[in-house]
Amino acid sequence: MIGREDLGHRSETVRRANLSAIVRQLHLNGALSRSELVARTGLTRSAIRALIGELVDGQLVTEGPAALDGSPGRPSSLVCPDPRGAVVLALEIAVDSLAAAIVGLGGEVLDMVRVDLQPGHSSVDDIATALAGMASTVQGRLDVDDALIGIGVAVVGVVRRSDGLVSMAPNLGWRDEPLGDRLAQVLGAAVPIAFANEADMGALAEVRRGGARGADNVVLIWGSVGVGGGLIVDGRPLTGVAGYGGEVGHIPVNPDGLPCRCGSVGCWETEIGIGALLRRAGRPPEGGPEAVGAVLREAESGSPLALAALAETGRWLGIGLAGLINILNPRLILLGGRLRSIYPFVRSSLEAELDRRALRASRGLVRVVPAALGIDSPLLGAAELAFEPLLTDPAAWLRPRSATAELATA
Amino acid sequence: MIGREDLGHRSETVRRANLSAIVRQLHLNGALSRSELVARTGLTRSAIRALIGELVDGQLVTEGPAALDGSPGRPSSLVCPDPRGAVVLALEIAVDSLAAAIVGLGGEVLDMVRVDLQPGHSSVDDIATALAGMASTVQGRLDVDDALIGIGVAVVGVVRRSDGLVSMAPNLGWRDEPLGDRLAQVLGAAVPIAFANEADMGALAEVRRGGARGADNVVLIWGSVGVGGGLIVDGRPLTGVAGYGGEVGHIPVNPDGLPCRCGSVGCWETEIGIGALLRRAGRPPEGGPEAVGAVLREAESGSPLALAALAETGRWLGIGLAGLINILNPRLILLGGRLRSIYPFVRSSLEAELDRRALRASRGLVRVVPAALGIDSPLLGAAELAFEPLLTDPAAWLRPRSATAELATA
DNA sequence: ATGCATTTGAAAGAGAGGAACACAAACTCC
DNA sequence: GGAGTTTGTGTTCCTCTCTTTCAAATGCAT
Repeated sequence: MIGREDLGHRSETVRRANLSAIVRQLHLNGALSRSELVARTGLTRSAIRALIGELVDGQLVTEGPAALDGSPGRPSSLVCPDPRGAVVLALEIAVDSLAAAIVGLGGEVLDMVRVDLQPGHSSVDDIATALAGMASTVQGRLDVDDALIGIGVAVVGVVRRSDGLVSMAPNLGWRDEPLGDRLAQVLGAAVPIAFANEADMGALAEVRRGGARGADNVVLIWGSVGVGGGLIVDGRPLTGVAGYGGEVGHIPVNPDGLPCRCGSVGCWETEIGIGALLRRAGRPPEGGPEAVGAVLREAESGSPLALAALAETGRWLGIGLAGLINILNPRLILLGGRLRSIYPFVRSSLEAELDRRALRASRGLVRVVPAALGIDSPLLGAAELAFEPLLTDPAAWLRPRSATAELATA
Repeated sequence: MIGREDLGHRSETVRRANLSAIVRQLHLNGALSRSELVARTGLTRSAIRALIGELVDGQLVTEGPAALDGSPGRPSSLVCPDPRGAVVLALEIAVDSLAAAIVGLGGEVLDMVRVDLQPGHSSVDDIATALAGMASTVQGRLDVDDALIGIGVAVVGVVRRSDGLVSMAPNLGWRDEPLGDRLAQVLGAAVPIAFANEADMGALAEVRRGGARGADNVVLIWGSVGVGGGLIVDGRPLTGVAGYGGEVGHIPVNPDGLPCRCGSVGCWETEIGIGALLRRAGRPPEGGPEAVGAVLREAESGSPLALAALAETGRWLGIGLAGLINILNPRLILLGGRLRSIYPFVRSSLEAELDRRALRASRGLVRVVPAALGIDSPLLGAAELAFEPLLTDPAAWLRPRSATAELATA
């Protein structure tokens, strides 16, 4: 608490911040001209020039010929993030699948595999081993090992960010499982591994590359069997003290409701999860995605039972969202995962409940929309998580292309 | 969204950041020795020396003789924030009172007045006029006008940060009232006026000067007639897009519950507000603080009805807090306002409900305690809010003490 | 082809903190 | 009470990084 050394700034802090701003802009927006970078950073051309030169030498960006856009004046040369200059390995443990991807700087997915996960509970060791196999598959196909700068893992469960301890993952049957340790063992990686919750990473992906680009206060509700949430507050993911934040599936909305897998009663998840929808539609709650698809088809063809079940789910969605709106005053609420597909059917009852329950002031500022990215968004978010240290301090990852640079500056 | 000019850093950014770090440390911790500042900032003695010199010349700090603490070595001279070097005017519109204070740099309350507000609804104009009168009273007693750097206003209602529009304040009977405009008119101030919700400011005060010092993730629940919340996320107040965030009094916890003043049904406030407690204790809900005191005395003397009413309130407190814990994964939850006094009586039922409903991982990291500061904490928070620009960029408020400084450096 | 707008490139200048030194002040030990 | 030790002060010089300035380059419009 006392005596932290991160307060003082010095000249190199400036350099680091400026490199960071440039790399971040390129990573998030793709190729930009030098003059565009000048405009966005407020730095002078000279400064940009020197910094770009350093990044080019460090193999993080490439500088191409000008993009002629028809405007007068000497064309400004185009600066591109180099997708192979720095890559991350993204892993995902979802409800019913595992995924691995190599993502390059700028966000390009260079390679990806996804395999189904058999329903039922798998051990941590099995899953770690499977992921390691998938990781070597994608890594082997690309030969980008020397550019690997980090690993990001999205987990469908309550996971500690510092070390990847999975406190609870009902879908996997895990409780206090040291996923982080196991994964570090089997991956044998020389780069840091970052862990986060699936919905948190979905939200990060939506903010960085999806439907919430540029929005600073965003809530993503990720619905599958369970319900997770990813919260973006003032542009940063809300993690809480240990990374357990955003577990909106377990806010109490119906104190006299049904028991939840978490041990509580009447959690939001028990009212808006897949199981609740199927139950209301007169089906066994264990039905899974196919059964949900069937309910949606019934609703399309006008089945009153299916429509009522969806409306009731929408109502409960609205009840919980009203609470989140009042707490967080967000600009945007995204419905992801399975909630994306039911959105058209729940929209009206959901909005009605918001009108009734959310404070007018906050209600008027928020929009509820389906998520823009698909099923891979947590994986993309995990990649973003792994990129974060590079974006914060690119200087640490500059790889000298040759000795000429040093000679020139000497 | 595009082309913001705040990304690039330059040498003056460094200076500003370092001045900011020093002033912030002094404001939050009180007097510190130079060597302590060196340790906390990581800057060199030379840099600290120059920066302190600038601050002394600018009349924000004073440098006093060393504090001899018995340690070996030459004693380091003591740097003190100058309470009259920069002051703010803090105003508060509470449920049943108005307050005004002059607070100096370092947090010293130089003067303060509080007057009762008659129950019932007052017009914005009346309240603005009353506040202006109180403001000139405290300002007149001190003669610190030239040191005034800002005004902070805490309002018991949903208020927009940008301009002080009060969207809703049931306690005052306000709806869409332009408090900001009125106050700016009657105060005729040449300094910026910042607005925020009462509970938000209570939380800020607790984090800066109260029981949550140094904690990064804090929830304050401020209970009176209504219930407000102040959320601190990663050390920063959660405001949301317009400052409406933190309205935890209106999260739906009992969808079939009682109608709330906000227009919804079953808000948390309807279960943990003063009214609910009195109702459960068999009294008229409008009783006010005196009636609550009576219930507490009954409980102390063992009245089963009073004890049951308090336990039930505690249960609902726990239900709502469980949701907040799962969403925010906080380190600390503070019960402020009237909730402070009932804490001993609700503690056990509250904790039991948390054990049952909060996710184990987050539950294990959080403590629920009564707030450390008393009724004035929103006022102190408003002062902190007004100080924020100074703490972020002290250079803009340096007032040259004399011409010697310029001559010396020329 | 000529003029204009805009960017590039390089050198000189300015702002800010770091490193190293001599000196000063207080504590501890004898 | 004096020497030695420890720690902090004030000063000078150095380094780093961005800005300023000016000439040259490039493409569009007329």
